[in-house]
Amino acid sequence: MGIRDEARERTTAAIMEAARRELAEEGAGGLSMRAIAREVGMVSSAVYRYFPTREALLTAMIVESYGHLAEALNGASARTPARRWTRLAHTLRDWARSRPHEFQLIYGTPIPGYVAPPETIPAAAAVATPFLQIGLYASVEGFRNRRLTAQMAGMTDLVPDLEPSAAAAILAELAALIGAVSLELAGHLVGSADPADYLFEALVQRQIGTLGLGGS
Amino acid sequence: MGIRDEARERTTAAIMEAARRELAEEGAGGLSMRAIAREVGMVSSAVYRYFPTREALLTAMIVESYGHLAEALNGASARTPARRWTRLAHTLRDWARSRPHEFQLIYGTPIPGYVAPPETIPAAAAVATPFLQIGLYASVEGFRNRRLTAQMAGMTDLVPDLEPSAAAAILAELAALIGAVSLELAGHLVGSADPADYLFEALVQRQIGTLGLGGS
DNA sequence: TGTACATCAGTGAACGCGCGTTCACTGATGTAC
DNA sequence: TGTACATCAGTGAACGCGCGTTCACTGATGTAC
Repeated sequence: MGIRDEARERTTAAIMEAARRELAEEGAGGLSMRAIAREVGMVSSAVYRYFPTREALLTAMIVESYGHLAEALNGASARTPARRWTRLAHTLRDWARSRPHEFQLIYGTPIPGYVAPPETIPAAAAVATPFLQIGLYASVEGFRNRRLTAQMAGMTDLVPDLEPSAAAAILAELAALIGAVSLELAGHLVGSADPADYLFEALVQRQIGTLGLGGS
Repeated sequence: MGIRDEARERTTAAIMEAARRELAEEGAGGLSMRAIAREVGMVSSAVYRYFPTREALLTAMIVESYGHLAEALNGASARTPARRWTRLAHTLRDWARSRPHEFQLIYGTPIPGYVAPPETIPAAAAVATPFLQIGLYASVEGFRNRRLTAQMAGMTDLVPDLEPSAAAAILAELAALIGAVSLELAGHLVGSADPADYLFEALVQRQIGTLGLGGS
């Protein structure tokens, strides 16, 4: 890799770092090519050598955020499925609390006018996969509607041998986690479950029961 | 009420209607006083006779959206607690699907730079209340952490005699519903549970079990 | 019932600002022979 | 190893645009006597 390619990688990284900082201050809708350029210390048109449009930059950031989260989740291991679920749930929450704007970028309000391109799909799947894997050890009641199980058929692409009802139950519980974290980040729990640690722990315990993952 | 007051009410309503349409196209961050004025057919500065700042307009819209949702929920009745929960859950989802931008306004990504004033708190509580009321008929395992139950003490302001563990469980399940609806609206379920009807129904059934609301 | 004054809604111009993207350009790095 | 040409990164000016908010103003509605 020549000098030029190295410089290109460094500058690309610098742009995305600046974009992440901007994101934290203005939100995804307010992400501005000019503000990013200013922060990197280059002229605004130079950014276009790296990302052809604002949309392309957004896509790169979304993929990167999914990647960061998936990486964090993949680092969460534990001996029993119940403990693994607990670890995953807390890793998700902790990651979201430490990078709230990246969480909102991927699980928050869709950005008006932005359509996520196909390349974001596997990135999103990489986040769901570690949760779905625990489905192999789940013993689930309900979630056996015929059409629902038909929809879940494709999940075996991510986790071979995964039971459709387990896949559906995991998906629902992942939605519950994301919902709880969203409410916490938005301050909706302030007059009630604040700090949210205890509610979150109780929720996770309930999930372990629902998923039939046995004791802690 | 004189002619002037009537005109004021009409114009205020027209502004908020235009704002709702703008919201649907540009999102909360892109809500623009000038665009709203254009749509109402008045000059941009005239809007300031009705809302002193953009923030004030946003607050009015948030309070209104909570109000719309609470109204819809209060119209959902059923004979048994289990059926009432089902009705509430589906009313929440249907409302969100028919007014996605109002849902995102209240439960989506916080608007950068906007701080919700105290007047939004009772409006938000009016949405939670019908769900919490079902807690009176719930029989909940778990959710008995001491500090969690202490946090739930204030919930009896909304629903007298509500058990803290039931309040906590309901809150967690409300978060689950909001999470599921958020994922659906954002298209996150497209490669998996799409349409989301079956997953949502199964989720609600699971909740009825978890909350000990008995059969359907 | 009539008049004088106060209040209010809406106008139009202006303030200072930021935005995404394009384009012709310069100078440095890379490549083929 | 040296030279000629191609590729690339970054510049600076410009395009056409939209924004929130303020201000002095006009004309209509409301109020007190």
